[in-house]
Amino acid sequence: MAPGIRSDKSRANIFDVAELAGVSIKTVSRVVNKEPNVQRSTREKVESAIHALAYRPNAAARGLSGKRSYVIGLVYENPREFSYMKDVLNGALEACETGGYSLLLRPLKLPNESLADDIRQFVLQTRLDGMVLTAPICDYSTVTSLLTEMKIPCALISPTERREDRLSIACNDEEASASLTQILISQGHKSIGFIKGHPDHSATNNRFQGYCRALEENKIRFSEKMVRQGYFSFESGKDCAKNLMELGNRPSAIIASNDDMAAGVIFEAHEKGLKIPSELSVVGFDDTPIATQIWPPLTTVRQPIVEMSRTLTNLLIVELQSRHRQLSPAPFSCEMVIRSSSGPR
Amino acid sequence: MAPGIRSDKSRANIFDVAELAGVSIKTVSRVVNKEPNVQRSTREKVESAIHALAYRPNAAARGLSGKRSYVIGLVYENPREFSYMKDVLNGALEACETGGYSLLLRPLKLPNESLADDIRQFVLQTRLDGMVLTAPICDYSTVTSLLTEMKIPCALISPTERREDRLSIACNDEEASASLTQILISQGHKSIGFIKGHPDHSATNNRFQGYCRALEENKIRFSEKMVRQGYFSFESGKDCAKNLMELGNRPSAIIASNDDMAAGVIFEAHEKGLKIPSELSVVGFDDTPIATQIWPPLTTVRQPIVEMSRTLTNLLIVELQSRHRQLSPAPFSCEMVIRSSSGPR
DNA sequence: AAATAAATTGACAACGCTGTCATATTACAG
DNA sequence: CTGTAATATGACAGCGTTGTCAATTTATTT
Repeated sequence: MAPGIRSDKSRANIFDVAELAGVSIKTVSRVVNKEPNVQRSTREKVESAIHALAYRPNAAARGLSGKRSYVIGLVYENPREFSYMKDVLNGALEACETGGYSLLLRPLKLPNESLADDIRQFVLQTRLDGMVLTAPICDYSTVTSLLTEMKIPCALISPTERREDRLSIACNDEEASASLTQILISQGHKSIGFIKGHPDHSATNNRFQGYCRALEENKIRFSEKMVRQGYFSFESGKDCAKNLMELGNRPSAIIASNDDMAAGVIFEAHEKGLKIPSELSVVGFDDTPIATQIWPPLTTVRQPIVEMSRTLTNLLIVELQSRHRQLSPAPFSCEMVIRSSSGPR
Repeated sequence: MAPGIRSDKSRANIFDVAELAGVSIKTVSRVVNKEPNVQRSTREKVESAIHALAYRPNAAARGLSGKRSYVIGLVYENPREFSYMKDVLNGALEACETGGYSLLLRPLKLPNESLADDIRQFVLQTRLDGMVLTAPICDYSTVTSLLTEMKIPCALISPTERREDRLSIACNDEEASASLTQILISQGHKSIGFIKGHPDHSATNNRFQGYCRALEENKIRFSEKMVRQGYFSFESGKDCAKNLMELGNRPSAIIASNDDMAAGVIFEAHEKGLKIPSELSVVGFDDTPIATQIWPPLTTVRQPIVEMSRTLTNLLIVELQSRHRQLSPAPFSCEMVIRSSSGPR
């Protein structure tokens, strides 16, 4: 009657497998954990017993017995627009699935003065084996040094600086930004506005640097007036656009540091009755769903986020299992996605 | 050197607490689990010891020893547009956080012929205590009956039919849809197109029924020609809109069963050069971020999804802990959000 | 062929908690 | 007061794994 009472023997355990295979439970454990020093014939016997009984190790028992919990944490600042996080999440989930780990989520609100405590709680509560941190939290040294101190290996997605002693992943933001700027310049734009992202994110500076470099390479004078500080939100993009439009010499193109802000720029252009792209070119970053759902569809830059997240989480799992530090992969390449929000001047 | 080796005594266990409080570990266990039959004075001693040592029970040990794992699963069809799921996720996470449970995610691809097996694996693998199912998976009887058979209490978000013997939550979709339709009718629209959602979702039929009812109440003849089958995706909205526009007697307003499709309609209207709302009114459902990020901003209906999800998950947790069936709450009310994509004919 | 090293396997004790059952204490009725 | 029921607490045995260490078998060297 009462819910939640599991029927007794719904599932095979290690004893059943050992019995069927005619070996000790320890040997089964060795096979399950891919430990060395098991004879091929034994391994095969055990594997077929595992298969026959559809045996899956009990996570609680493993966690209790060994030092590992087979749980990884994913910490992020809970965003209004989830499309970036969705990709991060999917990549991490895929890697966990493959590697036999569970993923626990921890959305946070920032700013947050009890951040380190929250994270300590999170780690202790579930005995996390490792942690994936997204920007900008991966740059908070209170957090990273806490994790180092607690000996929790962590993996950082797009940190500001790459360090040998921590797993991290990034993409060539600066180069992508320079390419994007170059495209606009090649189309005849000379007066190009730039809307920065949230100052705590590494991508913000990288993308800005790429813009500056492209201007320089094309001998276009950089003007502070063409730059606005946004915060990655639609609203901030709209506000910055409004502000840029009011310039006497208004830009013929605007680069927003992400798609949400670019959508804000386009929204503002619609309000002002400006035609896109003939009167104003707009480009963004990230190729989130919104890029194809607004009109006109957005020229932007696609980062392989799912793949980056999967790769990074995978490396973290390898590091956890091998207990040997892994090397961080080289920056991933971005891809230009040219759509109709940008065009010749 | 090697990562992942936790320093030995980083954390107090139940013995430490028992020792400090001068009681047996069993008594500590009773206090932690809020069991009855502990003297007030004893309880207080134990509680202060718990506090002093910052003791948190070890989830693995609990799971191994007791029948509960303190883990809830959340199963969903992995959507392209995550904003709805983000709210579901946040609500469920909040409830889990409060109730001391962990939430494990299981995104699925549909259609999927190994669905039941996947879910069985998911349950067995982690010894789930309970499960939250979102539409349309919550309507698949292969899944729900499997869970019943496995004695895993489940909680359904927006199922087609409400059943006494399962926790579920819904909102008054039909009524909201009727109100929305009424608003358009009151503004003079007589020829109103309707784009249905994915046929497997309960919301699809409810919203359609509301539309029909409002027409009827206003003595407007229902025409099959004004109805198109969409699938909740931006693309499908665009396609249906294109199709509706080609009618000789094209509608002056279009109701899309969600915001993504409404965005598709607006996109298509832009392509065709139709002015919104003067030449075409467009309304959606859900009030997702896209509603305010396209131009013009979308008239839509807001469901309190975070709250619904939190409430439902909370009830599931109460049910798991008390082992007594809980009553499902009454349908939640939706809220009309009037923006500028709709207006008088 | 003996000696030594390496590979393979198993016995058994944790891991930290909860369930069961026994015991001690207190409350209450007769 | 005594007997009985209710309340409060503890002792102890698992739960299903992995870690440790010892035992056995096999390969390699001398």
